[in-house]
Amino acid sequence: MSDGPPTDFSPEQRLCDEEPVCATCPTYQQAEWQALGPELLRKINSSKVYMQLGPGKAVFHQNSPVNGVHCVRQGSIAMRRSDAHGNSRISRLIEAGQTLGYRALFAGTVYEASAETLTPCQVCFIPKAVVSELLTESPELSSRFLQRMAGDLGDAELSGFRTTFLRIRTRLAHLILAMRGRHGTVDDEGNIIIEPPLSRQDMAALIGARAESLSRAIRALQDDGVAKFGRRRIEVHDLDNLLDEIDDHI
Amino acid sequence: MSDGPPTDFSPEQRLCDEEPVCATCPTYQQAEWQALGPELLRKINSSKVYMQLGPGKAVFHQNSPVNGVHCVRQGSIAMRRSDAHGNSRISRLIEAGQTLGYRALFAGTVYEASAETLTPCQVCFIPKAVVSELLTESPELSSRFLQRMAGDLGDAELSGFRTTFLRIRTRLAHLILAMRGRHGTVDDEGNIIIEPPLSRQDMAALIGARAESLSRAIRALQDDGVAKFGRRRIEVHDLDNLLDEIDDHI
DNA sequence: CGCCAGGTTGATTTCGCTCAAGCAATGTGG
DNA sequence: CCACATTGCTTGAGCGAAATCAACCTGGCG
Repeated sequence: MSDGPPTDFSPEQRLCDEEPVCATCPTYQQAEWQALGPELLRKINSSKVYMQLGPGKAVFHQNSPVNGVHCVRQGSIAMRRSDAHGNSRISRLIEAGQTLGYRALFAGTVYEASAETLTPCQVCFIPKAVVSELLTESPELSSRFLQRMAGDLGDAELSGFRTTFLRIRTRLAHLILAMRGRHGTVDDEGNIIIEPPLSRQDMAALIGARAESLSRAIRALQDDGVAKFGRRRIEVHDLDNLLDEIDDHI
Repeated sequence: MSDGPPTDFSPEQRLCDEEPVCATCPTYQQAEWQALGPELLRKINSSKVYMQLGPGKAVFHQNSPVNGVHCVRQGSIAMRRSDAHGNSRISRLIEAGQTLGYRALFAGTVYEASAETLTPCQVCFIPKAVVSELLTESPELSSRFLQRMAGDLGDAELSGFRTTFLRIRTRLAHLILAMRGRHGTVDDEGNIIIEPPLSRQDMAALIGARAESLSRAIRALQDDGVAKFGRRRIEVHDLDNLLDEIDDHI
């Protein structure tokens, strides 16, 4: 599962070489697990397995059995579903503070997608038995996961709707807007700067398009002055132009 | 919400003119609610609102606020998401024994899709407050809903994957196979007979296609001897032919 | 330096949408 | 019971968006 020791961490990311403690996790505020009081949190803390992964590594593989969930302390992760023909689609991005793998755990199936790190990541594994135990002991935790999955389900259905009715150019505009939240900043001149953790290939897989088609959509948006695209950088000078792309397209 | 008194029930469907009792509900075995013991079930029973709806009626509307969930005692229901351009997509079918509306309830949003009856339906409404109360009292019920939503989320993502990579003809083959479960029988000669509760329009909306495109796909399958299509009837003589359509297309 | 993966661009084809017409089934009022 | 409207389904012609196939860049990296 972990493909050897992690190698490519920058100095600042190397801060946490030792086993971290859940209670001091920088993402504790956002995670589902904040529902737990200090004593239940200690159960996680003592049973978790901490790992650091370089970019492009698998956290788990599609079709393999589920032994627990993973909690992201740092980095970005993509959930990718593939078929026998080499088609692959990224169903969602997972960011620091989020938990992954719970869908398969709750459904009692194998993983239906693989999770792969896009950036260097710090991840904790929490064994299935501990999760089950905590769920029975804390109705609040169940409630959080119900809420979380309800959100995911909404996202998934919305995404399906969009791939059916919107063209690639518009879906790309939606993606840029969505990435603004986690990966966007504003520079001195008021431009929106987004630094996606994704390659072109992966961006394409995320909106359900071929890389060539995405390339053309990017060019089209650029020619129309909606955004400027660098290797892993998107600049939006006027948000209104981007919103016009989306128009009334939900 | 309920558009007047129900009118078009056949004699057998009319069996339950009076308020039914949860404990004797024919679908009690399948529902999430079977997690509840008799005493908690009584809470639902005393607070529920029973309704009969003719076909084509709305159980709830997209964008309207959520006051509880609905439990289907009889009939088939479609969850439809629409946008301002008149595009609409059916995200899933709900059958007797299933609960609907919980996604919006758990997410704390308005309904993101409307629910409309495809056949005459018997539905019970369960108020939000009762659901919340039961969830905190019964970890088992939470667990069932976690399981249920995990399944739905898997379905939604699979469906998204298929609309991206499979052509309409193949998606239709998948739909036929899926409808076999609830709506299929086998006749004396061993043919599979499926009686979908859907119009052509709705079948199209379910696989994410225009009615015209579906019509052509149907003709293609028929010309190739995969299935015979009547108004609301599908005959499959040799299941292998249908499976060949799907081939290794997940 | 040459190699290689990732990205772009161009030419072509395919699939499904749009628009428009025709047709079949059902319902309605005279 | 029939003329007629209505609605849903099918078919055809044309078009547009995106996939496919192929060539060519580009930037790291050994």
